[in-house]
Amino acid sequence: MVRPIRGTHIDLEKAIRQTAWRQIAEKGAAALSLRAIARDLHITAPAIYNYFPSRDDLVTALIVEAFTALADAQFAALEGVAERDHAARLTALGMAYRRWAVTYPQRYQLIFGTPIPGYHAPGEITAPAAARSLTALVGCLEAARRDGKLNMVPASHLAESLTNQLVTWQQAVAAEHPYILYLALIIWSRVHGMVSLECGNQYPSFIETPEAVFDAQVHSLVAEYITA
Amino acid sequence: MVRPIRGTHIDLEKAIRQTAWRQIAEKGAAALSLRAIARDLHITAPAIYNYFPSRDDLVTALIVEAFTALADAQFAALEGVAERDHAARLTALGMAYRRWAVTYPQRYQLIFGTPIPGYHAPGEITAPAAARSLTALVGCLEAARRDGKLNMVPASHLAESLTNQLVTWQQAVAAEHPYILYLALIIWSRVHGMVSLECGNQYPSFIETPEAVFDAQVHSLVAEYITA
DNA sequence: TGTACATCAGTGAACGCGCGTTCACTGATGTAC
DNA sequence: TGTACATCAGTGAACGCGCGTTCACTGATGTAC
Repeated sequence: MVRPIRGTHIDLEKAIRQTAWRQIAEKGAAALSLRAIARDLHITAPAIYNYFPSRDDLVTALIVEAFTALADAQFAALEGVAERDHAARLTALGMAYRRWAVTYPQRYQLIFGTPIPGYHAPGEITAPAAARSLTALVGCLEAARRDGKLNMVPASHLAESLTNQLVTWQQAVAAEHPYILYLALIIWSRVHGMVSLECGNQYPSFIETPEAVFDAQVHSLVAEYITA
Repeated sequence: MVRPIRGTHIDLEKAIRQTAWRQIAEKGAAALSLRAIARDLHITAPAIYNYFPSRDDLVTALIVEAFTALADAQFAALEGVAERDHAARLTALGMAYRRWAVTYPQRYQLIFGTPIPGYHAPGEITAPAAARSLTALVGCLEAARRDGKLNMVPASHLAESLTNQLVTWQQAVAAEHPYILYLALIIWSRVHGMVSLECGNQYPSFIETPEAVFDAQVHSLVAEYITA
């Protein structure tokens, strides 16, 4: 259908990814199919092999793209927020996280939901992208701690084995403080819990505005960990 | 292969479900296939239609079964725990929830993860089963409140719109107190956040024992909401 | 400027596969006489 | 007790479908003379 034009290469590669996202949004990530993408683009399926060696490589590219977009949204959320207002920054991160997820629920489920059958992500490619999506949060917590505004978790709550793990890892990466990583994980987990329930339409029916629940919880979370 | 024997009906229906669970455990819920089940059972695929009118009906039965098993695990966790020891009861519920999920991660993802492509759950069948999986938690919170041991969330944290929703729903179902339902949702959300990250292998690599993180968070959660 | 040529993105046919579902059937079973 | 019969769980062939992937090809493009 579309006659080849020199220099189109890049554009069609982009079009393939865009169409893949549209189909993921409509049918879910597990239903992603090269032939369906080709159909939408009015090209034949083998043409896609000029851009992605296999279906799995396309999926990997999409996963990296999604992680990158989420990370970008996190960093963008901090723009314009006062550097020292750690409560506002943490709140902004939480809101931006949910905003991104509910805007692109299928992208969120692609990276954090049930894996696609038969697909195994190459960790060496996806892991760095995944890690970057949490660096904004870690940076925010580190800044708060430097300002003495971070409430540290009482060590009594933590099992000794966990504390040991954290200390070991802190030494390995020369992190500022072991609890920063632990806190980031805890906060991410709480945010993820609400967001994944909302994206999966798992909220009980009596909650009409999941956003209100989320906002309330983020406020309570920020109040718990950031000193006013 | 298997010659029909009168009275086998019930057994094969059970065998189909069991085989389905085994395959879900091995390949994931999205890869569930009637033909693969038949192959495993050494029967032909159309034989399954004597027990389930279609693939979707089988999936629905599995979802209900999973919710029921989770609910049963919740109630079983309370057995032997002192009725008035609300902190211990809440802790037991949290531990049992995670235990069930990590024991049957694919079942957990079937009911709380990304929906199967092309499958739409009939809410009138799955919703009651889903609701029952949370009733143990609600009962536990109500008992604590009756004993005056439940820390109520300061209303200042809650947006007015959310409070209105809760009050409306409380009147509709004659719940003891609107915040009970809200608290149950919040607690569930926090537990689900950690459990779904663990089941999806999403924990960062520096956490070697997700159980330790979970236990610490459950303790902190119980301490937050239950008065000693 | 005109022509011959190499490039290479996209084509179309074909491969083998697994899927859900339908249909007429078969043959062991339990039952009624 | 023996025989004819109705039941119905499971069979096997077939349907139409979509999938990922391969392969030899084509034909517009840009380039070199």
